[in-house]
Amino acid sequence: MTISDVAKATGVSVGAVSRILNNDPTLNVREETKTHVRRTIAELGYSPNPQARGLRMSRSGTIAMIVPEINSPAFTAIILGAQKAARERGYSMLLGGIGEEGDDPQLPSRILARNQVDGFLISTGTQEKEQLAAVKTLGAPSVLVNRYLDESHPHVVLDDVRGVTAIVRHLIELGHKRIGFLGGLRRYLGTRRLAGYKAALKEAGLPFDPGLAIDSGYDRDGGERGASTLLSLANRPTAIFATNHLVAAGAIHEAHRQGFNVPKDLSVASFYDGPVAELLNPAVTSVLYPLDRLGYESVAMLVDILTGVTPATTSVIIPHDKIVVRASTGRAPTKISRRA
Amino acid sequence: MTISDVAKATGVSVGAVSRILNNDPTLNVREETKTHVRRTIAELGYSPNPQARGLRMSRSGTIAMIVPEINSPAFTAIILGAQKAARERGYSMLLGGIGEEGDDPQLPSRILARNQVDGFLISTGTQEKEQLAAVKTLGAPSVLVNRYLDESHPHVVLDDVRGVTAIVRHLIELGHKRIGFLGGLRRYLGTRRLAGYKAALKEAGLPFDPGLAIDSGYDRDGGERGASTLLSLANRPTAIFATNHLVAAGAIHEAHRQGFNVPKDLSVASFYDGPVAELLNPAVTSVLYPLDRLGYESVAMLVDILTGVTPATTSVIIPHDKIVVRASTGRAPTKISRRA
DNA sequence: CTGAAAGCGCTAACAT
DNA sequence: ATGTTAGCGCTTTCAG
Repeated sequence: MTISDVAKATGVSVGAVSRILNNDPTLNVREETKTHVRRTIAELGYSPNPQARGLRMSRSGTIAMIVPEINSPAFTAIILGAQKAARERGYSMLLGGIGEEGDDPQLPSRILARNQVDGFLISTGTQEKEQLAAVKTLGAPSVLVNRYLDESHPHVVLDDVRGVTAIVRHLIELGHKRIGFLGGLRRYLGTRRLAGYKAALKEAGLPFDPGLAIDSGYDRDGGERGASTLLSLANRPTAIFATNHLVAAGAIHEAHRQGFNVPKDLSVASFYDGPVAELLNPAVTSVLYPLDRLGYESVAMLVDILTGVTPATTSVIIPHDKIVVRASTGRAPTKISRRA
Repeated sequence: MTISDVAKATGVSVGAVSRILNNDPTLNVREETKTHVRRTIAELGYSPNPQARGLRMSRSGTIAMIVPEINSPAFTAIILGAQKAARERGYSMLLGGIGEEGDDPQLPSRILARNQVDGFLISTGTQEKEQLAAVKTLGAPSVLVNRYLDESHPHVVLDDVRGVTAIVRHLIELGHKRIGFLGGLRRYLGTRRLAGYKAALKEAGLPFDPGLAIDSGYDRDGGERGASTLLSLANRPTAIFATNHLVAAGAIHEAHRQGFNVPKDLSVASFYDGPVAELLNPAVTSVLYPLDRLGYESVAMLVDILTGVTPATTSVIIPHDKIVVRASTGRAPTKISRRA
C-alpha cells in the first residue's frame, strides 16, 4: 500500500496525491479531486510511510526525551505532559537515559546517530556538567527540562526560588524559627532552592544558620542521613524543608525512628506535590507545581524551534500553584521536647 | 556524511562498504580492505542513516511499548528492564499509551501507521478486552507484558498464583485466620491472584469467605474503600492482602483513620515490591518480583520473533523471588480488639 | 572477490 | 491544475 497505489486507484498522479496529503498551499488542486482522493485514501486505509518521508525531508517526527530516572513521581508527571504535547503536534517521543544508560554523557549524540531524532528534551542525571556540555555540540536543537545551562540555551524550569520561599514561609507562619533545609546543593537548581529558603528567612528577619542547610542529594537515604544530622544538633530545628518526596520520606522515617512525632515535634514540608505526598504517613505538606505543564511547555518550545518558529523567549518559568497543607506540618512546639 | 563519502574516502565501492558494515557473511572482502574501511568509518565518525536503511529493509529497529500508566512503581521497573534489553539488541523503544491516550483501543495500529515500529510490547489499561482484541489484527508481532489473551499469543507474566499463595501463607503462619483480599477481579490476572489466595487458605484448611474478597481495582481509593468494607464487618479480618502498593497504602490509611494499629490490630501485605514499600508507614511486607526481568524477557521474546527465531515457548512465567517482611505484618491479635 | 545499478516510498522542482 | 521525474541513503541482486 503505497502512494502510487492511491494514485492508480484515483486516476491522478502521485505528485497530486502527495500535495493533497500535505495540504500544499502553493500549487492547488481542484476541490473535487481533493475530496475524491481523500475519500479513497480513507477507504484504502493508506497512510504514508514515515521512513520514506523522513528520508526525503530529513526529519523523523521523533523527539528524544532523556531523563535520568523514571521512579521519581516528579518525572512521571513531566513525561505525561510532554507526551501529550508531542502527540498534539504530531511528534513521537523516544524515551532514553533511564538507569545506567544515563551515565553516558554521549548518550544524546548516540541517540542522534542511531535514531535520527529531530530534537532533544534533556533532563540530565548524575553527570550533569559533562552532559550539559555535550548538549552544546549536539548538532540538533534541544530544550533543557528542569535544568539550566545558561540564559541563551532554551530551558523550561520551575520558579524554585519563589516556590521554596512560599513553603518555608508557611513553616514560619506556623511559628517555626529553626528550619532545616535538605536538598541538593551541587547543581544549579539545588542552589536556587537554597536561595528561596534564605529569602524566606530573610523576609521574616530570621538568621541563616549554615549548619541547618544540608546537602542531602535527592534520594531517600539522603533524607534519612540529613534528618539524622539535624536532629542530633544541640539546638535542633522544629521543621524541615525537603527538596522532594523521597527526601521527605527519609526524613520522616528517621524522625520516627528517633522517637519524634511528626508534626508535633517536627514539621516536614516538601517541594513538588503529587500522589506520593498522600501515600506517606503523615501525608506531606508540599508546594504544588503543574509538572505536566513543565513537560508540555518543553515540547512546545522544542517544536517551535524545530519548525523554524522563533520562540518568544529561551527561558520559560513555570510558577508554583499553591501550598497543599497536609498532616506533616503543624504549629511549632512551644518548648523543644527531649528526645523520646 | 553518507556511505558514498566513505566509499570515496576509502577508494572502494558503496556496495563493499555496506557489506562490511553489515558483516555480510556470504560475500567476503579482503581482510585488509575491511580494516581499512572500518578505520576510515571511525575516523570520519560516519554512521548509517537509519531512515534510509529502514526504508530499504522495511524495518525500523524500534519497538513500541504500550503501558497504561507510568506512576505505578511496578511499571517503572518493567520499563527499565525492557529498555535494557532493547538497547542490548540494538532496538529503540517508543513509549506510548500513557494517560488518556491509552483509552484508545486502536492506539497500536495508529502507532504502527505513524511510526513503522517493528513490534509491540503491550500492557493494556482500562479497555483491556477491546485492546487485546485489536492486537490480534495488528499486522505486527506483539508480546503481552503482564497481560494474557490466550496460550498461543506470546506473553510474559508473573507466577501470580504462587506469589500470592506464598504471601498469604506468610500471614497464615503469623496466626491469621481471617484474611481479606483486595484486588482487581475483572481482568484475568486479577482472578489468578484470587486463585492464589484461595490456594493458600485451602492448604491451611481455612474456609474461603467470599465476603472477604473485594474488588478494589488497583488504585489507592479502591484500597480505602475495600478496607472500609472489610473493617466494618462484624467478624472483621485481622489481615489484608493488597494487590499492589497503592491499594495497600489506601488500606493502611483507612485502618489508621478508623483508629486501628497496623500491624497490631491489622496486618497488611502487598503484592510486588519496590521502593514504595519502604516509603509507606509502616513499611509494607510484600512479595518481591524481579519486575525488570519481566520487561527484559518480554523484549527478548519480541526480538526473537522479529528476527525470525522461533521462541522456545509462547508463555514465559517469571517466578517470585521472596517475601520481604517489613513492619506492616505481625502476629494475629489474640483477641479481636474493639475499634478505638 | 568487488563494482554498478535498481529501487524501497516519498516530496519537490520542473514540465505541461 | 495536474503529471513527471530526480533523488534522499541505503542494501542487495546481478555482472564482471
